[in-house]
Amino acid sequence: MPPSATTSAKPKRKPKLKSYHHGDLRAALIDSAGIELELHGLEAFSMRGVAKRAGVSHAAPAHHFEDTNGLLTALAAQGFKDFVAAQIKREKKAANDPHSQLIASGLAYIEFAINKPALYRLMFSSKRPDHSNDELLTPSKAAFQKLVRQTYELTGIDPNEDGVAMLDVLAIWSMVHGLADLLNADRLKPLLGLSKAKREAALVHIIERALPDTASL
Amino acid sequence: MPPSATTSAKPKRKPKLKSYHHGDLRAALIDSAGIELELHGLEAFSMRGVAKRAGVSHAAPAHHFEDTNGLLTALAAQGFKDFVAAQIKREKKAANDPHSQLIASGLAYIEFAINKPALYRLMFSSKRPDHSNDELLTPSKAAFQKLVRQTYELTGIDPNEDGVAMLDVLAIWSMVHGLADLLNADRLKPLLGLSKAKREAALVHIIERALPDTASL
DNA sequence: CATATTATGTTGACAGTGTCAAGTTAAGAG
DNA sequence: CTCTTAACTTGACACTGTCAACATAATATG
Repeated sequence: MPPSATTSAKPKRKPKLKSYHHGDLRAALIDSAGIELELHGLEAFSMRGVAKRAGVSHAAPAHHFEDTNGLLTALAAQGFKDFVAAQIKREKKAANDPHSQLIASGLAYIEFAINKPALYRLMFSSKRPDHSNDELLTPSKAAFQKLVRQTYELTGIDPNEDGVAMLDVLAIWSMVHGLADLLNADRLKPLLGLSKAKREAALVHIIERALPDTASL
Repeated sequence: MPPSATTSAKPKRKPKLKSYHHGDLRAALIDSAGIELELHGLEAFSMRGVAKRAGVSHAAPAHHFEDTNGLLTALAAQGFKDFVAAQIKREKKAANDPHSQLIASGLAYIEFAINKPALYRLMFSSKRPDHSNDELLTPSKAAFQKLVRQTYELTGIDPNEDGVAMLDVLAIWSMVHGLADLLNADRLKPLLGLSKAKREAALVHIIERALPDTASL
């Protein structure tokens, strides 16, 4: 099953055969919004376009989302769940030591920024989603706490308890995020020219600079 | 003189006293656009709002900019000039060794992202400006080459000639940009709580992780 | 200086947007 | 089976960017 399957557990939406009520329009709108977003970009995103794609009238979404930004909030929330899922998927392919797991997590972060550029921008660089909304805040905090946990496993110090250890977290996050963001914005020409394998090899070297010194362990 | 003085050298624009022709509307529009941008944010930016602020009709700007994104392109270009100016200003207050100069440059980068949040986002995270336009490309490339030069001075190897040395540049840029971007997005709560002095002390430690090993020098 | 040209401004129109109000349909409660 | 209400449609409004048509004044030209 693809990660973005917003489909609810109850199979209520087979009857696509023209009925006044949709069945699960909310999920269908989020799906359509994801397609519209990657297709036309964040700047050209429109609620009416999403409604048209979902095959409903322009005002139908109002019954499921407060406004356009409300839909984008839900979409970003789903994005963070997919984001963490992609990280976990990539970690499984890596060696099982904390260092390798952290690197895998970082590479997945960067891969996400490249593969889903518009969604990434919505999640990390847009003010349109309501980042204080619980529906979004929960999965985004979960993504951050995942990094905290992985750093903890690497250093043996809990960053949530130790301010200096938290600086390790911020350093790793900033480095990975910086790489992801600049690649997303097409600004790292020297790296984008390389093959994926060579690019990731270079990325690993750079990310490792941000990792705390574990020689003493 | 404040950095953002878009005023042309020739003092053509004193006659604000209601004349059909403005004198230097192009510069006035860029100034107004900068104010509108920081006031209402990038998402709510509107050409008509800028025109109203400049005291002209809604269609007047069309004679000076191809479209709204054209105005944003010019604004971003001016932003990059101010950006480099802010870096230079901060470097002058720092010690004159390559390491200190690079740190000062990085802290100015981060300060800019915090002090001019909307302009920063326009320059680094928006697709509305035409980043391939020469008017914008020239100052943005200049900002990058400044970093290249400063890294060169630190390591003694020209990154434009040596691929490995270029990785140093990318690492430093990514780390500083990551910090700036996350602070801009209000995502580094542990750092934003601190006083400016304490915050910058922590930032220096983090940035230094990205710097190449110069112990061998 | 007088006139023609052109740059720079205005107004009005159009399609597209988000959002609201009012009406329609059908699902589910009683 | 009827009634309430959630889900959807249509139509309207204010706002946006952009275009076309027109007005004005700065400047080039005879």
